Formats: sequence, C-alpha cells, structure tokens
Amino acid sequence: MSSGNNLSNDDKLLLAAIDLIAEKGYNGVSTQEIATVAGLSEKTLFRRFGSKQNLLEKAFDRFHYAEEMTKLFNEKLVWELQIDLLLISRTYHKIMNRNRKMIMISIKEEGNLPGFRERTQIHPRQLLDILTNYFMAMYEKGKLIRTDPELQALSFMMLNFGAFMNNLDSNDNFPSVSLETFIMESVQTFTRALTP
Amino acid sequence: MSSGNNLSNDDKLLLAAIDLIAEKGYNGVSTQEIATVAGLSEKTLFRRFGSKQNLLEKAFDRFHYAEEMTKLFNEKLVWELQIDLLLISRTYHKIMNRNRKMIMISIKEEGNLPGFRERTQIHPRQLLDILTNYFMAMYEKGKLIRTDPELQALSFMMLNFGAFMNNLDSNDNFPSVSLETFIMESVQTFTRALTP
DNA sequence: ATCAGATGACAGTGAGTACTGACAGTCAAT
DNA sequence: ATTGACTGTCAGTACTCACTGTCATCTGAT
Repeated sequence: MSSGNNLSNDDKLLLAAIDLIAEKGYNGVSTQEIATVAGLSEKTLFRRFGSKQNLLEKAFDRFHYAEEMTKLFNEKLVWELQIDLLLISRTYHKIMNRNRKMIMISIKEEGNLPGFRERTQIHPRQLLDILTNYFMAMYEKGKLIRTDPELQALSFMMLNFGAFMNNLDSNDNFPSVSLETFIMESVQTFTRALTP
Repeated sequence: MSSGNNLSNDDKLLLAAIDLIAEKGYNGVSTQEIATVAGLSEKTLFRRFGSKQNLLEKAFDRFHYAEEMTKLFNEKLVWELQIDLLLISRTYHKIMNRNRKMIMISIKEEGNLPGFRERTQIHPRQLLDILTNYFMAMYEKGKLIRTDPELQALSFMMLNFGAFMNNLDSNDNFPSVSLETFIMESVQTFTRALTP
C-alpha cells in the first residue's frame, strides 16, 4: 500500500494539491507533481477538474472549515470568565490547526488568487462578534470591568492568532513552551486584567 | 519622471524585486517583469546579478532590518510598566512595518527558498529575551506580580505579532480599530494584569 | 460475454521562462 | 578623439508548464 487508502480519486487529487500548494505555493507545484503524489495520472487530473485553478477552488469548497463556533459557544458558555476564555481559546486553535494548510495557502496566494483570503477568513468576524457580545453580557452581569469590549475581544483574538501563526510551520521558534501552557497562562492574564 | 529617482540601477532592481516578490511570490514574477518595473532591461538585471535567485539574496543582504532593539531598550526604559510596554510595542510595530515586505517574502517562500525565514527571524529571540529579563527585573523591584516571565513575554509578543500579521496586507479586516488605539488598549490590559 | 465509464501511456502544442550572445549606442574621463 | 564602463535591442536556446488528443486497458454491472 503506497498511499492508496479508501479515498476516491478525486479526494486523492484534492488532498495532494492542498499538501503541495501549502508547502510550495501555487506556482511552485506542477500538475504533473500533484498527480504523481496522488498516485494518478496527470490526464486524470485534467479530466476531473478541467484546470489547475479549478482544482484548488474545489479543494477549498470541499475542505473549508465549518462555522461551528457559533453553536459551540451559545451552548457551552458557563459565564465564568476563565473557563469560557479557555474554551474559546482551545476551540480557536483546534479549528485553526485543522485547517492550517488551507489558511497557509490563502496567505501565500493572496496576491495570485484573489478572493481566497476572504473565503478562509483567517480572523473570522463571527468570532470577534461573539466575543464582543460575550464581554458586553459579562459586563452587564457585573463580572467584567468597564472597557471597550470590541478592543478586548480583538486583543484576545490577535494573541491567539499570533500564537497560531508562530506554530504554523512547526519549526517551533520557542520549543520550550507548549501551546497548552501558553493558552492557560494567557487566559489567566486576561482573566486577571478583566475581572473587577 | 516615470519612477526614476536618484537611485542607482542596482537599487532600482532590488526594490522592484522586493515589491513584486512580496506581492506575487518568487515563482509568480518573471525577471522580465522585474526589469520593466525597475525601468531597466532584463539584460541589465542578469548582467548585474547573474541569476534571479542571487537578485533576491542580494535584496536580503541590502535591506535586512537591524537589531536596533537591544540598544533602544537598554537606554530608554524607565521601569514604569505601562510606559515601557508602550515603547516596546510601538518599537516592535515600527520595525516590523519597515520590513514587512521582506517578512512577507520569507513567509511565502519558506518552502521554496529555505533559510530565508531564519534570516528575517520574524519573532526575534532577542526581543523575547529582553522582555523576559525586563519582567524579571520588574518583579525584583516589586513592581510586578509573581508569574512566569517568559510566558508573559511570549504572550505580549504573540499579541503584537498577531496584530502585525493582520495588518500586513493592509486590507484591514477590522478597519474600525487603528493600530495605535489597539496598542494602547492591549498595553493597558497587560498593565492591569501584571501590576501587584 | 458485453458494454459503459473511468483510467493510463504517450505524444504533442503553444506559451512562458531563465538566461546567453552579438552588436550598437551613450556618456564621462583622459 | 579615444577609451572604457555601462546600457539597450534583438534574436535565440533549452527548458518547463498547463493542457489536449488518441488509443489501449481495466473494471464492474448487466
């Protein structure tokens, strides 16, 4: 078994394309190479997807990350700052890591394939809105100091986005710190700063 | 005057290469295009730099960003948490923005041109060490609560790195917030969290 | 057995690309 | 005026790439 699982040929091509483009960039990979890694012929690639560009677009459609955050939060929040921020932070990293190759592609190719950045929406506005509303609600419950909730939400997101970007290439610049301990410490910092 | 300032031809080529490669990626730009944008002939490009790869390497050597942070901090710190964090944050963004094209190249081409990422060292270890030592010194002065100084320094850096990355492409995802207000608010958050 | 659909091997096309060689023009210093 | 360093134009080379056409092969359902 070379790499042939029980995947469909289409999926083999899509996954190979994602892997290679995330690593070398759209212009750095040939259709021949994608087909070979997928264990199929280049001809099949063009028969099924028509063009290289369409192959990448179909990959986005197939493996886009769901907007699961909305539901998660509305159900699981317990209105205890530290606990909720931990949940939010962990969920964020789980989602981002699951889609890190697509995110890497959208960053690298934003100059070549316009519109892809918006599709992956690296900093989902959704999450910012949810966090902002969460902070506002917490303030009205008397569990948060008086601040600009949108700015606080943005800070918290930027913190996690920076940590995610730093880990993306996995040649960890700071191997002494694990993601989990980082999350716990940063959440504690925000908790200390925002509790009355 | 088309775009011909009083730059040398070499610099015209280097700057054009940086602009275009940062936008479209190394494989997305041809030497012909670089020469045209520089207002010179492709032949001159090869006469002066020999190869496309060497052109990019010379661009790195010429426009790398200095390690000016060490001196800046050792001289200007006043051991007042909020003031110092403001200085650090602003200096960080100043340096990063001045070199954002080179940083963008090193991110995009890390799969194609290995070794470039290390040269730009996106999250300078230097800065982390300085911040860590600063937090330790502040703790011994009694001006900081007891925490893990390296983790706090890392959090602060990730926060600013995330903000920088978000602004990189300048198609601001959150136009309602300016960088300056973001800096002030995030510094205030850390100050609140870390003062005894 | 047969048929339909999917696939592969192979050759090829047209465009683009990095890079070179030959030759001529410009301009300042001597 | 002559030299020399620098530049542009143009043609060309060797190569790669996205993409197509042809035909044989395979597979599974009927």
